[in-house]
Formats: sequence, structure tokens, C-alpha cells
Amino acid sequence: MELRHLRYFVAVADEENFHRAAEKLHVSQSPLSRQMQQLEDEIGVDLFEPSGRGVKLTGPGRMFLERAKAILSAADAAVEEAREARDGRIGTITIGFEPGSAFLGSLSTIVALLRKRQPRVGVKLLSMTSTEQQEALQAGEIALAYGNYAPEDASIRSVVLSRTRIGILLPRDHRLARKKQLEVSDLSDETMLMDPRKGHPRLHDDIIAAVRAHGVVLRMAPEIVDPEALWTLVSSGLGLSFAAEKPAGLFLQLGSAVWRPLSDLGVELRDIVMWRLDAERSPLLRPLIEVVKEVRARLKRTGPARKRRGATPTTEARPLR
Amino acid sequence: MELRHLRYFVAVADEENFHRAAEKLHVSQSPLSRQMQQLEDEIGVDLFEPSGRGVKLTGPGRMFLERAKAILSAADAAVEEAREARDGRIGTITIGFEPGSAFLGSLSTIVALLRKRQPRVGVKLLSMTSTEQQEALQAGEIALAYGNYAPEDASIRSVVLSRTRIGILLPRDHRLARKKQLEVSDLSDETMLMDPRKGHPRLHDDIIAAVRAHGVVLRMAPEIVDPEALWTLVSSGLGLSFAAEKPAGLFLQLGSAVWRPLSDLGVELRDIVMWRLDAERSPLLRPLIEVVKEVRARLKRTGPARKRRGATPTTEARPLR
DNA sequence: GTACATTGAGACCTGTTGGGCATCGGTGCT
DNA sequence: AGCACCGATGCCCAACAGGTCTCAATGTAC
Repeated sequence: MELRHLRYFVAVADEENFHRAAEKLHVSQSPLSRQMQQLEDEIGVDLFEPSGRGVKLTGPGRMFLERAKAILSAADAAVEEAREARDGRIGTITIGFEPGSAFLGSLSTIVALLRKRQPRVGVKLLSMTSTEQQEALQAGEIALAYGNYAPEDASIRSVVLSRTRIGILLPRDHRLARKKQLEVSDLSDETMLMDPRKGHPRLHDDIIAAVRAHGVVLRMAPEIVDPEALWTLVSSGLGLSFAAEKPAGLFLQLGSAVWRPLSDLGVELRDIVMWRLDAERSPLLRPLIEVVKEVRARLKRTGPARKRRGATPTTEARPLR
Repeated sequence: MELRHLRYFVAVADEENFHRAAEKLHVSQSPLSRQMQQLEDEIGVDLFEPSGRGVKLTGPGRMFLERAKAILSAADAAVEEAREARDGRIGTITIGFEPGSAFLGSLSTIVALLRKRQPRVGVKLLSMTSTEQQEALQAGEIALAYGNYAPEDASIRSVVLSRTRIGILLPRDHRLARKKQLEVSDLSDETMLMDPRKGHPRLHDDIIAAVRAHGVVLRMAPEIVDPEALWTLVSSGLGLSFAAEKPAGLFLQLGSAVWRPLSDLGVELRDIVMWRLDAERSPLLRPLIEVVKEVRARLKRTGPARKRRGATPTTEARPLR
């Protein structure tokens, strides 16, 4: 059975007359008759019965007519949908992001802006490490990556949305809390809480290496299994923790811990958006990349990528998660 | 675009490999490639893109795949449904009935029994006069007729389910109410209420003719527009009315009117089921006809078609509607 | 009732096209 | 570098969709 059979069948059923149906279909009556016989033979059901001049549908034929019409319009819709997808009006975009370490604020701004402009384009977010992001980008599994590390690959374009200093989260009544600004050497006698390495292996390693470069060996508390607990543990005086300056906002209400910049760590947290160069030629992804560039321009205007180190410290901070 | 294109497309998309897909489809790789090119050309969308060895779907291709699978299974379902309809397992049966005058009790029994045995067969009830029934039966618009008059046509088979005497409905305190049994001549001085002729033209005419045969000319009240009001009007003493013995059940509670048999009217009300002879060869209708015959047999057993005239009268009665 | 018009089915022919075979250029794996 | 495998392409053939003509059946008009 082919769609041709259904198209012919619908025409004959509508006209109840082979000649008129043939005319409408721009074929002659004879092949039309044969196609209908073929259809009836194939499904083994009589679809038409003689009726005065012409034919009319049998009971099963009436039911088959409804189905046939549905199938034909489904076929038309499928083609139309494919064309819309080709033009980027519909589809699904998959974005890989490093959880927590990314400024989800910017990511959600990007997604919200895209949804406003391309409401029929779906967005799927996948949480992954920066290494996984590179692989997924190359494999085409994600169209956009949102994280802290841009690859050197020339086929990957990256845009830095913002930079954030990494400092230290410490109890309000800790002796170091009196200093406006800390140095790595200050940490040599402290117990450090670190959240699990597997979430951000590279950032984790970079921090450890930067500290080691200062000749400081950190005393590490056992890895925190539940990163949500980090702030609470710091507040309780169990240890200090590295943390980004920009807040996640969730833990600020508590106020029993404060954040101080680390002047000589040399590691900063960056929010970077990455995509494959060839993505810029995709009708589906072009609007998304437009949005990313606009968001970057907006951030540049409001706060020109805080590059001045040692600026006013703030208690606004969040754990590295 | 034909279903073949979709079948091939689904196979290639599933296998991500033209050779394997061709093998599965029992064609060679070459025509498969060409069919896919043809499909892409027709809808104007690239569905596949090279990927290592083999191919993989593009974004639009993935969306088209879902649609294609849906269309193919819809086509299979349509064929399966047509076959089920052919075998009478599904479908819709239209029944024409004379409203009110039919013992709807038997009709609903028949329908209920059919629904139990063929739960996927729908029943559509159309209200019509006996004349309309004959025409609709012949035209094939209804498969079954339920009414008071069977045609003489040899191509129509009819089964009498039950017979009911026609008597008189009269106020409880009417002088004739003292008699257990009335005769047509008793009506000569009475005002008769008749419901509109158009509902049951033939029954109406038959009664008039039977009365006239006794030389009695009825004094008629204006035709009742709302047949529901008949019982109330009789109770109010505005006149008498012809009525069947078997109750509709609705008006019996009132009790301010009674029913008496008319011994010499010679018109009785019959519940008859009719169908075209060729219906017995229809797989859809055969179970229905089976049910009708069973219901008749059951009625024969319980009350052998009350043929004895002048039996015990009853106040159970209903207007002729 | 007869003559006529119209219907769908069937025989026959033709042109298109789906399918097979062989080959080619390209690509990933060893 | 060699090899195996991939999809694309040219060429051929056979199947079949479609056209023309005809026919038997069935309504319809007179």
C-alpha cells in the first residue's frame, strides 16, 4: 500500500464516482479503477459497493476513509514540520553546562531570551564537566557549552561572559576574617573543606596547583559528599573553603560566614559560552548565538569585566559547586 | 512522497547504515540511496549527514523520523481496523424506531445485549415513522427497523416481538369506567383526544378506520400538540384517548385515569423488528439479528404473545405516542 | 418497453521508474 | 600505506502506473 492508493481512495470516496475522481486526480478512469482494486485486494476488504450511478462506501470503507484522510494530512504535516526544522523555526537545542560553577543567572537569561524569540524551539540542559563538554561539542551531542574552561581548539568559538575572583569562605569570627584581603600563605595553618573533585576536576586541580606553587600545603578535610552542606560546615567552624565572589544567593541570608578575596591565587572563575564554528551556519543555532553575543555586550556595558584585582571585598559569595 | 520512502527512511535511520538497511528491506543499496535522495529532494530538507562510517540523522531528520514512524503505524492500524470492520468486530449499526409506540423496553434489551457481545460495535438510534423506516431500510440508511408495521416486501424479514391491545384511557370517575370492557359504540357520545397524526400516521388512520367500520363517528378534540400532556388532559376530564395496554410506566403513578380494553376495535399494537434479508449475511449485523431472535424466544416463553382478547383489564396503560 | 447515456471493469500498449549490478571516490581503521 | 567499508553514480532491465479503447451493466428519459 502506498500513499497514492490513499489519495485515490479519498478522491473516489468523496466523489462517489470514478470518472469525476479521475478527472480531479488528473489521471484517467481505468488506472484509478485498477489502483482501487489493488488496494481492496491488499487489505482484503471491500471498500466500495455499487450504488445507482457510481459507487458508495461500505461500512468498513467509511472507517478506512477517516483513517486515510488522517494519514494523508499527517504526511503533509510531517513534510511541513521538516521544513520548519530546516529553517530553524522549530527544533531542540541541547546545552551542556558545568553545574554550579557557571553563573546560572546568565545561562537562564540566555535561555529565556531565546524562548521569547523562538518560542517553538526547545532547550535541553545537560549537566557535565568541562572535559565532557569538549567531547560532547565535538560529537555534536550538544550545540552549546557553558562552563569555566574554553578549549584551544580552533574549530570552537568561545565567548567570556564574565569573570569572578576566587576567594575564601570563612566563619565570621575567624581570626582571618579581620583581614580585608587574604594571601595563599594565610591558609597554611588552616583546614580546608573542598567539595567533591568529580564535579569540577579541572578547577579543583587548578586551585590545588596554584596553592602548591606558593609552597603552601593545604590541610584538607575529608571531601564533602553533599556540596549543599559546605556553607553550613564553614559557618560551624569546621574549616575554610574556596568560593567564588559572585553569589549563588542561596546561602547569603545566613550571615554567619563571610567571603574574602585571595589576592595571589591567580585562578579565576570565568563564565564561558562555547560552540562549534559550523554552528553559526545553522538556522536553528544562529538566533541562540545572537542572544549570547547580546548578553555579553550587555554585561560589558554594565560592569566591564571586573579585571581590577583587590577591589572592594564583599560578603557575597557562594561555595564552589 | 510514498509510504515506501518512509519505510526506507525509517530503516536507514534505525540502522544508520545504507547497506544494512538495504539488506533488512530486501533491496540493494543502490535503489535505497536513490529513494532517499528523492525524498530529500521532494521535501527539500537534508535528512542524513555523514558520520564516520555510515550516516546519522540531522535535526530535522530526527523530527521527521518520529512522524514517519507514526504515519507507518497509522497505516498499519487503518488496514487492521478495516479488516476488523469487515469481520463485524467493529462498526456502527443504525436502527430506526417509531418513538413511543415501540416498546422501548425490548429495544433497549436488544441494544444492551448487543453491546455486551460486541462491545466495540456502536449503535445509533434514529426516530422515524413506519413509512420512513421502510424507505430507510431499502436505502440502507438503517440496518434495523423497530416499529408497529411490517412491510409486505419479500426482501424484508420481520419478527413480531410482542402484541398489545389498544384500549381507552379515561378519567377514573367517568361513567364508562365502571365497565370492565368497552366497545367501540360506547365512544359515540364521547370527545376523543388524539395525539398528532404525523408521529404515527398509519396507526392513527387504522384506528380511525376501524372505528368508522363500526358506524361510529368520533367527536374529536383539537389535536394535542404536546403528547406528553395527553394523560393529564384525560385525567382532567377533557376527553378520552386511545392507549396501548402495556405501560410506558411514566404516568401510572398519577392514578387519576384508568385504562379499559376495547373488545371490538380489531387494531392491535405490535412490536416488530425488521431488517433486509441480505443483512443476515453481514458479519456486523448477524450478531444483532441473533440477539433479536433470542429476545423473541425469551418473550414467547414468558408470556405466549397474549392473544386472548378480553383478558383481565389493567390500569397499566400509556397514551399512544 | 425501448433507446440512450453513463458507469466501472477489462484488454492492450507505452513510458516511467524502482531495483539490480558494477564501479567509483571517500573515509576510518589496522 | 594498505585495507575494508561506506554512500554515490552510471547503466540496464523488468515491473507497473497510466493512457486508449472497448464492453457489459445499470439507470434514465422518452
